[in-house]
Amino acid sequence: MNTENAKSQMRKGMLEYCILLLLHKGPAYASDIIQQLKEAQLIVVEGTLYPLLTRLKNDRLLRYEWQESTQGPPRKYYALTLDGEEFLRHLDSAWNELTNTVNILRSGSEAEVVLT
Amino acid sequence: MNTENAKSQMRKGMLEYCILLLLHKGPAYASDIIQQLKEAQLIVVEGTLYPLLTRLKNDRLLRYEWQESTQGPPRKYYALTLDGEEFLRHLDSAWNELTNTVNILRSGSEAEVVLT
DNA sequence: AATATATACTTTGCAATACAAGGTACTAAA
DNA sequence: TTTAGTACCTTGTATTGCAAAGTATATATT
Repeated sequence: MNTENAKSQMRKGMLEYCILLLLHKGPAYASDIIQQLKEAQLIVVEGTLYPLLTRLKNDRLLRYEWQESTQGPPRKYYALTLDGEEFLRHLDSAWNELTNTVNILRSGSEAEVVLT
Repeated sequence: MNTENAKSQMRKGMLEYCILLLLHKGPAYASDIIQQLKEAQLIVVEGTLYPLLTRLKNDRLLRYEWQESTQGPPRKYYALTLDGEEFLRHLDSAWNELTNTVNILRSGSEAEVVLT
């Protein structure tokens, strides 16, 4: 067991949340997203991102629009739908619960509810 | 896509960390662990826990000792090995990075490094 | 002794998903 | 026409959470 694998496992499921968080701030296309996640210290590759975006689109949490690029082929700009915004709020709750759980286990005693 | 599935995915990978955190405080056997995680608001079932404990043991992060019970069959008490303690510190870092990433994406701008 | 109940540990099969690796398509410059 | 750059997509694999069913041990009841 190596640390990289463990970190990768830890990111599972978080990715979806992070992408919705990111798109909550505004539309973006795949390379945008990868770049912005990298700046937030989350490394994602194309093979991970594209299927995930497609899945979220099929679930009606995201939609996209083609937009011309001044340089290169057109881009798919993804944005949250209303369902996506609502779903994001659920994930916010789930994240809060998870951090709360870890805090309980770390401290060994009391719960600290993090509100943001 | 339902919220339960998303939450389940989010917990993936975190489980390992939570179990190591829990065992860091002292040995426990499976039903113990399930109970303590439930108190920390993390629902885990046997079919998830047993294979995970076995894997962690095979990776030399955990060891166990049989102990008699006053009521029922003997129990496998699991505890962290030295490797397990070291690995836990790596997961602490990974967790800190992840919360940092989410905080960056949530706030939209600045990083807040959480030290515990 | 035989049966029932509670407790604890284990295994099998399935579904979800991160990732590596390779592929397709479009644009513009050499 | 070729090359380089950008963007999007697909296939195959490994990992792992979970439901469900199974095995084993100890104690109480009949």
